Amino acid sequence: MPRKKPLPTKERIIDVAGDIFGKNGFKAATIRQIATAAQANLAAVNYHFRDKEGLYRAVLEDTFSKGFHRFPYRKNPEESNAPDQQLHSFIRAMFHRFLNNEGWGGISGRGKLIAREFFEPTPAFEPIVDTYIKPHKEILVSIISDLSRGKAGMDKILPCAISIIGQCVYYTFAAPVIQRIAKEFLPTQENIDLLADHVFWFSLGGIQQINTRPVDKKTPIVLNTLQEKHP
Amino acid sequence: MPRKKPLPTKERIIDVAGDIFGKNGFKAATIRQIATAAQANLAAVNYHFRDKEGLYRAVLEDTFSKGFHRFPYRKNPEESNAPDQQLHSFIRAMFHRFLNNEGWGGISGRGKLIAREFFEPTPAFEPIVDTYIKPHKEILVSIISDLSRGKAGMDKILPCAISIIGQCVYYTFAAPVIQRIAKEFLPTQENIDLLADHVFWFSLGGIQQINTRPVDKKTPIVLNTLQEKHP
Amino acid sequence: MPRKKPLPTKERIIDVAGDIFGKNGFKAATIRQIATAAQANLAAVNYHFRDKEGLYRAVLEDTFSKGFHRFPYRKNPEESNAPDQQLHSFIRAMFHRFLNNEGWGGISGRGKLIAREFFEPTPAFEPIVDTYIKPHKEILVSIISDLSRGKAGMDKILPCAISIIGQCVYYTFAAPVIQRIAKEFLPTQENIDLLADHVFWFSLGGIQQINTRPVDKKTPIVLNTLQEKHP
Amino acid sequence: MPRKKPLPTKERIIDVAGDIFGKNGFKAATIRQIATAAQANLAAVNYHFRDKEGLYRAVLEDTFSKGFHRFPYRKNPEESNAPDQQLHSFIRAMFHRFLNNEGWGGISGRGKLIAREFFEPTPAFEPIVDTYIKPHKEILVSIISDLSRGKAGMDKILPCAISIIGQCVYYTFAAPVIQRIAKEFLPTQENIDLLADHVFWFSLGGIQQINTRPVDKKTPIVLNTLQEKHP
DNA sequence: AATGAATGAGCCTTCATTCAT
DNA sequence: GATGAATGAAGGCTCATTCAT
Repeated sequence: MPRKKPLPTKERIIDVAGDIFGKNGFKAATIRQIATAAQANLAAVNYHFRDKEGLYRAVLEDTFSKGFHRFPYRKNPEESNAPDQQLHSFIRAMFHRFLNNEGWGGISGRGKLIAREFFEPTPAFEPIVDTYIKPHKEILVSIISDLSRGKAGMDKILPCAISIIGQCVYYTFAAPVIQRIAKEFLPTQENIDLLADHVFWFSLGGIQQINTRPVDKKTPIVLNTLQEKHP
Repeated sequence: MPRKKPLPTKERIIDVAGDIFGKNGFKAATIRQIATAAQANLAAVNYHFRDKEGLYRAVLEDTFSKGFHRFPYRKNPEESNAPDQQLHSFIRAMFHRFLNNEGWGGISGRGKLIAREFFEPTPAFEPIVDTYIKPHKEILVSIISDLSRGKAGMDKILPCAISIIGQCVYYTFAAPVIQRIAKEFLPTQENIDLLADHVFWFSLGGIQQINTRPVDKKTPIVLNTLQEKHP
Repeated sequence: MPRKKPLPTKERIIDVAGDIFGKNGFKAATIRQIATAAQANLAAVNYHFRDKEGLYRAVLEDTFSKGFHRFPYRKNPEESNAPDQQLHSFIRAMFHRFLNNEGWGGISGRGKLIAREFFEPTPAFEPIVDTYIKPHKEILVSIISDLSRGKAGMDKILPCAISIIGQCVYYTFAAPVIQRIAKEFLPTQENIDLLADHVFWFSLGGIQQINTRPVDKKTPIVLNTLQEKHP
Repeated sequence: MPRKKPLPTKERIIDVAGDIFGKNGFKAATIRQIATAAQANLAAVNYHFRDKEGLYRAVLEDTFSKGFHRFPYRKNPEESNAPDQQLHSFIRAMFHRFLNNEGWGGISGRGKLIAREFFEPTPAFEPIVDTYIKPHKEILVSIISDLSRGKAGMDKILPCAISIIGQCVYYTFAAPVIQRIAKEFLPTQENIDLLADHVFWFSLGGIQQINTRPVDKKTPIVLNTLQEKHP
């Protein structure tokens, strides 16, 4: 049964804009490029989204919305709630959200869009933080807390959370560097689960270490290599 | 005592270009902006560097050169060579390279320059990889190998290296996100060493976990939350 | 008693278009602006008036039609036909037509529409000239002729007519300048009759002077300030 | 002796921009049109004047500056200071400033530029008012005062000044209307002095009338033609 | 070594208009 | 009678680059 009508112009534009904004960044991407790729008129962008920025906002929202909708993390009530299992699920879902490219570009498309927002957010990112990022973080925090049997304070939990997310993000978004120095660990559809496993175990060890390290024991290491050299 | 003479035009341009390319990216940064900030003529950039891209190359080389020169990692012959100490040194040096901003902008200047190259490298990055990144990676690899008493293969060492670098990079470059969700762990001059400590301990635990994990034990966890939803 | 129904779309558009064309001129006014202000669909203008220009034509006709209908000049049969009285009436009616803003914007609405047509007429103005301007001029000519007891030729009458109309027009349309250099004589609802009086007396004196000046007496004044300076 | 080099780009642009802004108004004029006519590159406008608006400002200043410089009004010390002579000079200079088109367009060029500013001033006009218009007005005020032997107050002088300027302005700028209803009085190089003479005599009569009219005598005329008709 | 003037390419946006419904 | 979607044309502006001096 054939598809009756192609996607309407508006959605077609969002679709290709995701890739193009992702690959080139907001500034370098041109709406000409986008309109052409979407087989739409140049002015259609302004008609539907008012602005290049309006389009960008729509793309960003669409990206997160679809990403979290298709790869949600939710405690599975039918299975064991063991926190390590939850952590594993969480990490794996994150990898899949970043890398899976069914229809929308993965690492070389909308993924980079997200990366960019992470380290130089545009105004369009603000609502995304509230709607998607913060709740997501809370889940991770509660998992780590569980893993620590409730004994760890935020001073330990939050850095762990950052370490975990950092690995996921780096694995997926620093692909160009990884390719150059350790190309066998480039995230691909095939090894994505292996990588997620690695991050899971590595982080599990990390969390345990952080929780067992004696609080008062100051690092005794002398770091005289850090004596800054003066020019 | 002679009057310290101002930097010559060429260096002045490199200097401000570092910040501006960093803050805005290659495309969005404009030669006018740079020339104005450097109090140089608009045509001076093309005169000295032939190209906008030529300037960018110069800036990138300058950034890495100065970064590694001022915060080198070198085994300290006067102290214990214990590999955990070395790892600590390595991580700390990395943090300082990224964040220290004496003269060149730290997180909000040349730092972002590096981040960008990590996940969308320009042609100018290629020589940097060979000159700086690869040797740097080798050091880390050898430290991790030592930590594993030589028993770990590259299949374990490399992912660990990536996990470690990922944390460092994320901590420093995802600052905008961290500020929004865990602002007390924003890297600053004051807590930079604490953060480095955290990453050190977390990674130490991670490496140990990876090394002790039974190779054949497949993750038994059922991840049915990953059943992708179809639209 | 039935609810007064709102003006139909077509008239609503003409209404607001008068103001908008007046304030901004034909080119600068946009159909979007007009349609929005009239709470009509963007395409409605083209639907009802075919063209932006078609709408403009309709607006212009409407403006003059309403203006002359509401403030006609007609010899009043019940009163003295003294030509000075007629001149006074004529001038006063003109002021009122230009300035009165019951419903259609006065000086800052359709008034400026007329001003613009005076010094850069559009094709739409041509029929207006025949229908409204020329008959209006004839009335003034006949009044001036009467004031001269029929002794003045067109060579004297027409310039006087222009002088009179010029004053009225200038008073009303050069308001922005008047406000800056003599703001107490800005035409307002309150002093409009005083201004009309002034123009009346000034013009009366002017006409008399023109009629008494010896025809052959050439101005004897030496105007050496007019020796043009060369750059 | 041949002219060595053609006008530099910047001046060429100002030159043609005067005509084009005049003919079409700020909005409708395009910098493409201007650049083409000036045989300059499109970007030259932005280079030299930053903005379309910057160019407009330059044109306006240039217009007034040249106008007043070439046709100054200055009491001629060598001749009689009779105020009526002064008035004549003043009026004639004004006509020439508006109409003379040696090199810069007269009635159909920069003249309309001025007219437009009179009844819908742009921000660029503000400094012009202070620098040129106000001093110019003061001269006229003092002439009228002299004509009244110092007995007239501002309440009489200012309206007279407006009446005089109004005639001059209207004569020159309402040319399109004049052509349609009294084409023999279209201002041209040939009859410009005759028209100035007319305005002079008409205004002289007007001023005298205003000064002799009994202050308390209210106009007795019944203006029942002004009973507004209701729609 | 350095600069002011000028240029050509390209980008975002706006606008009047049309078309299918 | 009226509308939402879409379009082609054109406009202002920015930018990297070049060239004569």
